Amino acid sequence: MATMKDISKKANVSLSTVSAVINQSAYVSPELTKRVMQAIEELNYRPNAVARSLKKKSTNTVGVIVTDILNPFYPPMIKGIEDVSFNHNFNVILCNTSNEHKRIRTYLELMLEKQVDGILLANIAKAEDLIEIEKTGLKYVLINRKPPFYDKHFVGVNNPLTSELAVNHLVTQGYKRIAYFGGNLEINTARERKDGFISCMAHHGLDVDPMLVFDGEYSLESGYANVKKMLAQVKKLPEAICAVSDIVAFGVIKGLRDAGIRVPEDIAVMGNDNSSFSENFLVPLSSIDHSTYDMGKLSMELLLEMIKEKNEMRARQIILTPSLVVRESCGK
Amino acid sequence: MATMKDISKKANVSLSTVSAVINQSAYVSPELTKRVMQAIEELNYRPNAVARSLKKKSTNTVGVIVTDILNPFYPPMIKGIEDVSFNHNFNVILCNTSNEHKRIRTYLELMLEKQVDGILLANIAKAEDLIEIEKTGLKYVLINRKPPFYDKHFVGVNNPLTSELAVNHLVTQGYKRIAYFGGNLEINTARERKDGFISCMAHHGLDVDPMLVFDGEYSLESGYANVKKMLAQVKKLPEAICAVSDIVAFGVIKGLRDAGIRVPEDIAVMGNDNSSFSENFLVPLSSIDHSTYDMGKLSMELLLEMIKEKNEMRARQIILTPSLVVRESCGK
DNA sequence: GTGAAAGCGCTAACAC
DNA sequence: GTGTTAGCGCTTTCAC
Repeated sequence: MATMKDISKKANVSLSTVSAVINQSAYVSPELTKRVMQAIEELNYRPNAVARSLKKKSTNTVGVIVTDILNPFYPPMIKGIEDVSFNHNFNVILCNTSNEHKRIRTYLELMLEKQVDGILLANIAKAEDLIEIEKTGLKYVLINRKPPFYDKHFVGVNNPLTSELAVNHLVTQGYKRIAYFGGNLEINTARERKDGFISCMAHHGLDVDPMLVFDGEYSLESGYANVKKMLAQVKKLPEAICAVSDIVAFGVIKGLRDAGIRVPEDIAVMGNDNSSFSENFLVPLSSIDHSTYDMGKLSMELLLEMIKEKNEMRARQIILTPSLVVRESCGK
Repeated sequence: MATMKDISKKANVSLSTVSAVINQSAYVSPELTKRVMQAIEELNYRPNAVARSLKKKSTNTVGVIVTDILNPFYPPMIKGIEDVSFNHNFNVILCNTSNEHKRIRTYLELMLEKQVDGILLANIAKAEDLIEIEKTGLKYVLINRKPPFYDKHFVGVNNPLTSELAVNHLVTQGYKRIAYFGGNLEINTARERKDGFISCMAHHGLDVDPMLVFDGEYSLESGYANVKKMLAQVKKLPEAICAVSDIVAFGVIKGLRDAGIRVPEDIAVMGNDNSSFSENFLVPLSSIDHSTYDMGKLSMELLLEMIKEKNEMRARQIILTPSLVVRESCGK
């Protein structure tokens, strides 16, 4: 691989002249510029980003930490991140913890050693994780979930509003007796969506039967298991089920089907987060879109801004507005 | 950030001693080792991978180029790649071309500048792309698709066999009049699968009606459009449709449904590649699994081997054996 | 405007 | 065994 030194020799100019034409950081006479360009061409020179990074103390690289790339929630987000990275000549180091929580620490170490300019972290909700992140001293922005009392850089969706949109749709469709299948209340999104559900029901003057609200996990299995539970406990089925996320709705629908209950004819099911699977799910799922691509895009743009700004930036929280996507799972 | 120099001062030893204990590259007395370790601890020292890379001319980083991370084909592959990277202290730079073919050139440049130790490229089938890749001089392995006459490092699936498994299943189910909905014949996988289909049909002594074989693209739209075409042209419908890929099968099923034709009651539909969407598709799709995770895993392992080996390695082509996954779309 | 030289943080000879 | 030193390829003062 040719180096700048080779170029300077070949073009018969000094190193700094070569640097100046490559980085356009100073005026160089057309004559010399031409000679340098030619040498670069002839020797097929490429700048060595590693050497440059060492000198400049910046790598034009960011780390992206996600919990499970198999989760359809992530690809659009990653695409958003990658698209803006590409446009700014940044690269993305992908860190997939595969749901092995300990991996996160190792990744943070690696990112530190690799001198990334910043990191993006999706779905970090534990206070202890935040502490680790803060310890690195790296610039970072959290995406989607956040730990309690977190008030720094963040991009997420208006969670209470997602539930509101869901309930409104259900109510518009004429359903009154509505069940709620929630997530793990240690996670802010699950809390906020549940609260949103309850207060929106109240707003419509609708009762929420405590026998019809379930907490759980963000998983198909959780939705499935809670359906079984409901079927066993409740004599009078609800008219509709509002799920905390699409994947939970998937479990709900599968559980219902296995029990011979039709969706939407017997019970309507509403998702939340509009995953890419939903359009063509067993029964096409009505859901709430979270603009996950934009979440990725905006978080990367924010991080880029923070990187450019050498001083600490005033914390910014970007909350996206969700929107309703009507398909078939709620009837009509 | 503390540097080795800081450590050497604090511990009152020389730089090389510090280096020796960090890299365990030479014997250091317990006494000094302890002092160094302590200094590292106290100063919260982390090695600077950029500086190390500059010196060692290796970055422990690989680039992964894919065409569209939204395509459900990729996440398992990427996960496989990432898992073995993680276990070998390598990082993955994710390059998503978003189907903008020109991006690939830019990414190759970037990978070169960033001095990655190697690259993994999925679904490269054009000879011109291969030329660009070769020009970089980087170590690389191709995944899944390959250009004509390519005989270097490669990991893929036994494509003719995927069709064979599909046809065998269909025949076992009692279907005789079988249509084929293929892909773009410029791509080796589409060619090989089509050939596999035809020869397996022959092997069963079954006619393939030329009116019932369609070429197309690897897309839902293509499957959908070809169904319309078939419906318009053919008086007697086939008993089963064998699709070149799951996504094409999706289009086929949607087209059939829109025409009021039931799957599998009226026509059976067979997929190929077992994407993560298939299990819960409108009608759960029988398909052929390609072990995409293993494709990622093995390609990264191969690349790692190539990186370790300084000499050119004898080219290796790893061809995975597909397997049948029976769900509901082919009846019974 | 151009060039010489110092140094980013690390590794690896090579002395001692 | 331990320390000194010369770079890796680049950027960036600072003279001229």
